[in-house]
Amino acid sequence: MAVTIKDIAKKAGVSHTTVSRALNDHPAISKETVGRIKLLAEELDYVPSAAARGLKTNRSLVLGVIVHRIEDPFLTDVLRGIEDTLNPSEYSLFLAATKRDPEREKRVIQAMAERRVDGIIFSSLYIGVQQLRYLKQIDIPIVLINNQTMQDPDVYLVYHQDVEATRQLTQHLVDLGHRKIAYLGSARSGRTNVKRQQGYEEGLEKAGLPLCPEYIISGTTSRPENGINGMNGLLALADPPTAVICYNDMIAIGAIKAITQAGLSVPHDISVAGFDNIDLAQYVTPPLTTFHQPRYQLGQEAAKMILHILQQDKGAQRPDAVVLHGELIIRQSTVSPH
Amino acid sequence: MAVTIKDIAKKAGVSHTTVSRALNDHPAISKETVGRIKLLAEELDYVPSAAARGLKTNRSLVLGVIVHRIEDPFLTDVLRGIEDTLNPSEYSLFLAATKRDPEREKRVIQAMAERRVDGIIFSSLYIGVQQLRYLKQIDIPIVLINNQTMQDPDVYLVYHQDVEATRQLTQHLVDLGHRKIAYLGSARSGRTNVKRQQGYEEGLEKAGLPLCPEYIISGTTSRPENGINGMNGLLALADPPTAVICYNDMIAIGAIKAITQAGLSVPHDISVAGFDNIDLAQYVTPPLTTFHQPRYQLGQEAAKMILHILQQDKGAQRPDAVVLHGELIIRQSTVSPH
DNA sequence: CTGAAAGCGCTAACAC
DNA sequence: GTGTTAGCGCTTTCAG
Repeated sequence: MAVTIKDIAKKAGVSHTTVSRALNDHPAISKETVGRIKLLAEELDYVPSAAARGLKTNRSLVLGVIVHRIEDPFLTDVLRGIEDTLNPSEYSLFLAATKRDPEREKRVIQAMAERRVDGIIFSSLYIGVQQLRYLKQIDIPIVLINNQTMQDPDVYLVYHQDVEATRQLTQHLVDLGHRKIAYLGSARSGRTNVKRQQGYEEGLEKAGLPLCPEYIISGTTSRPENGINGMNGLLALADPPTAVICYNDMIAIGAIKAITQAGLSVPHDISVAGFDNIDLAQYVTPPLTTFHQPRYQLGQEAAKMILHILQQDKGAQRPDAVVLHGELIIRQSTVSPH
Repeated sequence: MAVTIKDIAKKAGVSHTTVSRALNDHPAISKETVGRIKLLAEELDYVPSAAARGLKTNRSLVLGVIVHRIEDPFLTDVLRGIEDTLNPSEYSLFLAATKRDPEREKRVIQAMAERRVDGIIFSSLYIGVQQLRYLKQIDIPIVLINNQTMQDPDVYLVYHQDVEATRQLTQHLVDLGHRKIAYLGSARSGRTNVKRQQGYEEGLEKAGLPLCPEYIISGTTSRPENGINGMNGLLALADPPTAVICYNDMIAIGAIKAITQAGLSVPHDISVAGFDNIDLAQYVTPPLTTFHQPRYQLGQEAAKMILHILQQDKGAQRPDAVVLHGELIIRQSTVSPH
């Protein structure tokens, strides 16, 4: 068994209450006693029990992070932002993935509830309505990352302004002289895909270009295979586009592959733009023009938000949404059409 | 306040003990009572307190996962393997990153200790000796992933057979007809780098090729920049190699970039091989020959191992190491020299 | 400045 | 089958 404050108390010849207070720097304990106790605790390798403390204080000092897929490259940086923000604080981080599996989602939320996490960060496009209701009734702050589905007063939002982003991407291609611009979407990405497509459409409209339904292809997933398939569809058109905006970089990479396999070249024959600016976007050939979503900051802001809420009094006024703006990254995959 | 077993007991007209037993399917409680209690618990939205249970049972049902950098692409899959294995079990997962920062490492381990995690999976090349000693004294199972540094009876190991892997890679290049094969390493990657280089050297030896010190370059990091720098060094040699084996795929991608920038082509002028088979290895141009490290399985095995240990009696005999073997993936970045 | 006592929510002897 | 009692390790009134 681990050493407890009682053990320390015995050795120090004081009550365990005093030990508790000393270790927590209670102002009413003499400097001398505090020093003595702390030294003793150190010597005995005392490690406080979070369980016991939590039971008493009703705070676990744990934050739950629920994601859809751990392998999502987007998530890596979000997670890093969260972890970096939490690490210096006294909070630890529970991680769990739902995989769009309701069974699993339920289990995960149940576990978080049992562990009495002090807050939850949700970075998953999909969240079951009943699960959210269940979560809400626990009465802990919930922050949703890049999920504007919920217009709920009890839920805090941190998200990136996607509409504006694809508008800028479209503008960029228009500025280069492109007139035939396609959009390669991802049907399973829900709201996010809708927003990006919306930005694309707004961009075309703003440039006075017609919206051509043939140029909008929505594959199912957001993986490279989808880019390959979608791009092949576009290449088969009587009048193929000269530029393509993809839902994300993975799809863009697939698109480039398809174009190359068709004996054409990027960007010479067709310009390709991605979205997300994943690590490798700069290393593919040609380096990818894309939109940098501030992933790290998204995680950071979400974590900061929760920490603020937890440190504030319940009633305090808080912004219930943080909107982040990314940055257009122009690389070699987009040039003027010839 | 959340509802407790006492609340349920009151409503049901039984003692709280009976409630506890009923919820845990204690054999001595009548079917009827169990059903009634469970129904009532459901209605009242009862959620057991892991803290209270843990305090009593001395098991937190939490596993700690400590990594070096969350953004390591290798880790993503390891983590997924761990999560997938843990998810169906009753265990939750604490995640923390150390970043090679002793201060942070200490804090992280401290947090894990306070939370009384039931076991720890360490996936970090580096681990401070004192921290490990500290960990060991807590007397919980510790599994190290891809870290053979510790020859310690109290520590369990799960790792990939890297030496054999680079030996195979070298063999592959030799089979293609290469005689001038270089190795682009990463000094900061410690033991792992040593193993991979060792396999390379053994491969050369086995093929009867001389070991040329000029062909072994160790950059500092394992990032693409390092590949660019290292490759530029090799290109500047009077007699540059015709093939390069890189410490990992990221470096290989950098190397390809450097070769391309020098006006040469991969694989026509120089063959390049990576290591790890990261997701994007197949999408870069040209698709990368590499060695697939079973990342997911590494995580899976580590988690399984810990779960087994925890379910076993303390004394039971357990294998203290699991060695996994990967697979050579031949793609277009390696061809015969011309 | 310090101690005694109570209790957080749960499980586990030990009774009956 | 079910209840009584104690206690896990800690914090927190309330006394002194």
